[in-house]
Amino acid sequence: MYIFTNSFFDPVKIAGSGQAFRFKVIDNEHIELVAHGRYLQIAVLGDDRFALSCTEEDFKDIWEDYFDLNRDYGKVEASVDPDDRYLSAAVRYGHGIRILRQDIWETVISYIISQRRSIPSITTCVERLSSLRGHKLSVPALEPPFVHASSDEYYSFPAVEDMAGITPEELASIGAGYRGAYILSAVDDFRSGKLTPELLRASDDDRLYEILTSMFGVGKKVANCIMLFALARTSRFPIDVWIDRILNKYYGGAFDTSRYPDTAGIMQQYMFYYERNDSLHIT
DNA sequence: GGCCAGGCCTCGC
DNA sequence: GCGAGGCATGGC
Repeated sequence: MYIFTNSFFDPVKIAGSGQAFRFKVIDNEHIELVAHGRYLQIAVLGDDRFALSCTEEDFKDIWEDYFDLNRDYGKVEASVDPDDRYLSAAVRYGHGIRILRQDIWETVISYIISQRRSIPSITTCVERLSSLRGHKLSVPALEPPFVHASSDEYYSFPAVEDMAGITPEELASIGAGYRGAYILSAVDDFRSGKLTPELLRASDDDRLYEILTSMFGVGKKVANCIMLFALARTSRFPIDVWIDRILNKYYGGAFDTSRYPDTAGIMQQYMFYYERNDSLHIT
């Protein structure tokens, strides 16, 4: 177990923010997830303290970076234009959301799957792919402050090599639909070495965007999501149907990202979360 | 059962 | 360069 304190960390909100598809809220104090080939449970202890079901070594090696814990979100919140009423409300509502630094390959495939589907449906498809081609994970013995894992079987997201030889029939069986061909093409891109996580990581924003959008089945929205949610390119501002609605409702059709040259993507995530979880339910 | 979902590709202009 | 049509399937 590893315990840390942070007043800008809300794992329930992160789980509900739609940027990752393998989080599960067990109850308001316990959140579990699978990432980087591991099962992790988070226990909310109160007073901004959190326990993770991992060693201090894994925290330093994996989770500290994954949860973007070295970024100052207080500074991000303080930079919001006070005259921007909508964004100000969104940031208050979404306080505690952070932009994850997810695995590149997993994010590429997950966001290819995500296009033109609802988040619950994406989750189902990603889970099926993981059970089909991932590896069974060991779940650590969990004692208080943790609770029982909600399932008895967890599978890692399949690595590039795990996807070798995957067939259209398998992709149909997980419900990938017409995105199956896109996944096959992505597997080929990465298996052949044409694309590698290292190449993507080393590319500047413009080059990276160009590489990603040249992939079959990856357009501007998915490319921006990959850049934001896997590569911490926080200037990127993905526009999906939800953000598009927000821009039309509150910003006359377009959001001026130039005010947030380094953090527009974080603002985007606050807006997305606010609109999906609050505004529509009230109106 | 109908409708919409964290879009993208292809085609026609 | 740009708009329209088509697309597999799941969840509500």
